[in-house]
Amino acid sequence: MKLSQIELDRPAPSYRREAITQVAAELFYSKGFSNTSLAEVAALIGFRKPVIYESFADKKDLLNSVASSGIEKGLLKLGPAPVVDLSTDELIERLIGVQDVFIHFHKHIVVYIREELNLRPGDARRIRAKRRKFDETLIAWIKSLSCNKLSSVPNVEFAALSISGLITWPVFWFDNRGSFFDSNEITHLSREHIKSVLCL
Amino acid sequence: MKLSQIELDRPAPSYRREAITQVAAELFYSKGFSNTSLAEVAALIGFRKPVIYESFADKKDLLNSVASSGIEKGLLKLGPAPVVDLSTDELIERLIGVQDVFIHFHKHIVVYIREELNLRPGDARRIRAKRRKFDETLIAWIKSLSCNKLSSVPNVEFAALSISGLITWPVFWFDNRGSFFDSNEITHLSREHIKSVLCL
DNA sequence: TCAAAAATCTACCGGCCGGTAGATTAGCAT
DNA sequence: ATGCTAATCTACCGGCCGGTAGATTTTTGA
Repeated sequence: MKLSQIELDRPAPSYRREAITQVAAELFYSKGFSNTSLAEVAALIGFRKPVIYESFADKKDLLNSVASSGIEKGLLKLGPAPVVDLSTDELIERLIGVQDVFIHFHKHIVVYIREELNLRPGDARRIRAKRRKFDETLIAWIKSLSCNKLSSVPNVEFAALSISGLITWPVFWFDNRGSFFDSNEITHLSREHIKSVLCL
Repeated sequence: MKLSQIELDRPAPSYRREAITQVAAELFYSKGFSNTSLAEVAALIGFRKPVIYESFADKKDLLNSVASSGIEKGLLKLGPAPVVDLSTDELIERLIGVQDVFIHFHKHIVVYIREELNLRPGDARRIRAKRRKFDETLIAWIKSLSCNKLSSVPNVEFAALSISGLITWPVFWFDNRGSFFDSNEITHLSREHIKSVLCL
C-alpha cells in the first residue's frame, strides 16, 4: 500500500510551499522565530526536516515567505488609488476591507513586525518597500477625496499614518476565539474612528 | 595607576544594572534579542560577559529588565484616574504626556512587543498585567470626563483601545534623527486625533 | 517483476553562545 | 610593602539546531 494513501494529511508537493508557510506562520506567531526549529515545522505536516529544503533555501527564506504575505495581501486589497474623485463611503469601505485582510492575516503581519530583524537584509528591504508603497498609496487614496472634504484636516500625511495605525493595531490584540471585540465589531467601530480622524 | 582611572566610561557597580539595561535596550532594539550576545552587551560598557551575571540571573532576566521599563514609565506617567470630573484639556494633556514617555522609551516598548515570546512566562505575565492595567486605567481616565461629553462616542472601551493604539503606534516608526515627523509634530497632531476619536 | 529515478529519512557535523569554574588582577587595610 | 578580599577575566563546557550527505524507501515505467 502506498504511503501517500495512508497519511492523507501530507500535503502534495505542489501545495507544499504554502502548507509549510502556513504551519510556520502558526509556529513563528505562537513561539517566535528563533524558538521554532525546522524539525517542528516539518513534523506538523508529517515530514522531517530535510523536505523543507526542497521548497526553501533555508530558514530565513521561510521566514521571508511568512512575513511578506501579510503586507502583500493588504497591498493587493488596497489596490491603486483611483484617479477620479471619491465618495466618502467608497474610501471608508476600501480601508475597512484592508483592515479585514490584516485581521485575517494577523499572524503573518505580527510575525513580520516582530521578526523583521531576523530577515535577510535584502528581504527586509523588499518588504519595507512594500510597506512604504502601502502608506503612499493610502495617502493617495485619501487625497482622492474631493478637496473641500479634507479642508479641515490639519495634516493629511499624518492622518494617513494614524489611519494606517488604526487599521493595523488590532492585529496585536485580535484573537479568533474572543478577545474584547470580534472582527465584526472592530470593523464597525473602526469605520467611525477613521471618519473622525478625517473630520468627515 | 588604577585601572578605574583610565577607563572612566566603565559604570560603577551601583549604576551597573541601569547601564547594562540601557546598552541591552539599544542592542536588542537594533539587532534583536537572539542576535545579540551577552559578550557584545558587556563589551559596550567595557567589561566581559561574566560581569553581567553579577547584576542579572541570566539573559532572559536582562530582557525582562529592558522590556518592563517602558510600560512601567508609561503607567507611572498616566497615574491613577481622578475621581472628580475632568476637563477635556486635562485629559488630552495627560494622554499626550504618556505618548511623550512612550516616544522617549520607544526602544524599550518595541523590544517588549517584539520579544515577548522570549521572556520567561512569569515575567511576560507580569508585564502583560501592567499593560492590562494601563488599558483599564486609560478607560477610567476617559470615563472621568463629565458624562454628557461622551454621549456621542459609540463605544468608550473601543475608543480607549484605539487611543491606546494612537499613542503607541509612533514607537514603530519614530526615529530620533528624522523620520517623517519629529516628536513635537507627533504630539501636536495626535492631540487632534484623540479629540476626534472621542468626538470632542 | 524489477531496476532506475525520485522522494524521504537517518545520522551526523559544526558553529554559536549561554552559562560557569577557576585563574588573575586590582583595591585596600594594616 | 604585603597579604587579604573582592572584582574581573580567560578558558572552557555542553546543548541546541541549521544545514547536508548519503542510506533507504517509495514510486514509476517498461
